[in-house]
Amino acid sequence: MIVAGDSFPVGPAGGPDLPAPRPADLLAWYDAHRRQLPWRSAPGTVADPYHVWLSEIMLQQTTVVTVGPYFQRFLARWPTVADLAAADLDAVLKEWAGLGYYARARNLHACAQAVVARHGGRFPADESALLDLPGIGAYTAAAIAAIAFDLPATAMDGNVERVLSRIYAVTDPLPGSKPTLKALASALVPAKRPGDYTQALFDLGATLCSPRNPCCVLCPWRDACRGRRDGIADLLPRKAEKAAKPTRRGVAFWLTNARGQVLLRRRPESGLLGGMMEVPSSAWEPGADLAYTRALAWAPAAVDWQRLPGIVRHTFTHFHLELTVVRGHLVDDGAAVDGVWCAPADFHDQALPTVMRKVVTWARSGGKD
DNA sequence: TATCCGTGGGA
DNA sequence: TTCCCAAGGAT
Repeated sequence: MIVAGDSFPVGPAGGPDLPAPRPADLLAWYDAHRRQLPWRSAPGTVADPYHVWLSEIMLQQTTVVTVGPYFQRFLARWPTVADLAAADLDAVLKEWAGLGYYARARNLHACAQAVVARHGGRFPADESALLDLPGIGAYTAAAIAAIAFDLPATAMDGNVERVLSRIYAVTDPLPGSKPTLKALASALVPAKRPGDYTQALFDLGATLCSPRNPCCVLCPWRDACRGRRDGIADLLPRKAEKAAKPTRRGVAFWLTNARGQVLLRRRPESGLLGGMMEVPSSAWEPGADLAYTRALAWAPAAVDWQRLPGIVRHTFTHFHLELTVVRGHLVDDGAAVDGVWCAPADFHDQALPTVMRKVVTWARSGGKD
């Protein structure tokens, strides 16, 4: 048993000694307040590993509310992992469009194929075997092992890190405190109902032990919480400072042909928005605006480009993007261009990420809000 | 270890 | 407006 104040960097023992948090108390709270989510099975039953895996991939850095409709659509279209493995990658990317972190979609498809090829279409009930699959890291392997197979794995996600850092008043900032939190979390995983216990931690972090304004008075672990005792629960976990986001700028080329179609292009398989479709654009460079003559060198065709007023803004994880949109028309649509012609009415069926949907909206409006 | 990789909602 | 954050993984 690991004890707060022993060998871990924890807050000051500024009060009465507290009892250890008891998994049974958390499980009792879970049984009374369990959230019904689309990927969860009925109480007392173990969920379908395919459903668990699909939901866990979608839920990486993504909210429950956002994932819900995507999860339902994927399951309706591909009811089994074998169905998903047999799908075209582009169909998967189209269904994933708008959800972000598009490498997840490529790895999802690769993982489905690996499950079929290596494991006969059944997810392995083994944490290390799960870890070997594409798109499954330490967290997801443990989460699947616990939730789908009821194994005593330690799934460390943002919720668990927050709950544990408060319970034990871990004041060292993330990510440096991750090993400490992992050790504390592992020591708590119960032999009985580890899957429900894991989901209970998620629910606790999502509802009561939330990032802001935690509701400590309703918490099943309130009497064991060092962070609450020390009055610092809402300040934890501490996090290392993040770098400021730079701004990058570029030009997007809205090219139409005589049939009213628009030129789209597939982005490279790796990197930002990998494998997704785009309105052809220049490089996105930091600093000052790309000189217009330089931007024209990126144009997909030599036509008379007209700059639209205003600008399309979008923020990614690590930079702001400002895109100038220019429009051009290709009279000779027999000319060779790099990309595919697509009617605007068919855009909904394209693997267009959100930033490109913004460009589409802006170009079609002529640069008006 | 640090960086790259999306998006939408809330404070 | 700006910042933060959400069931992280790959390199």
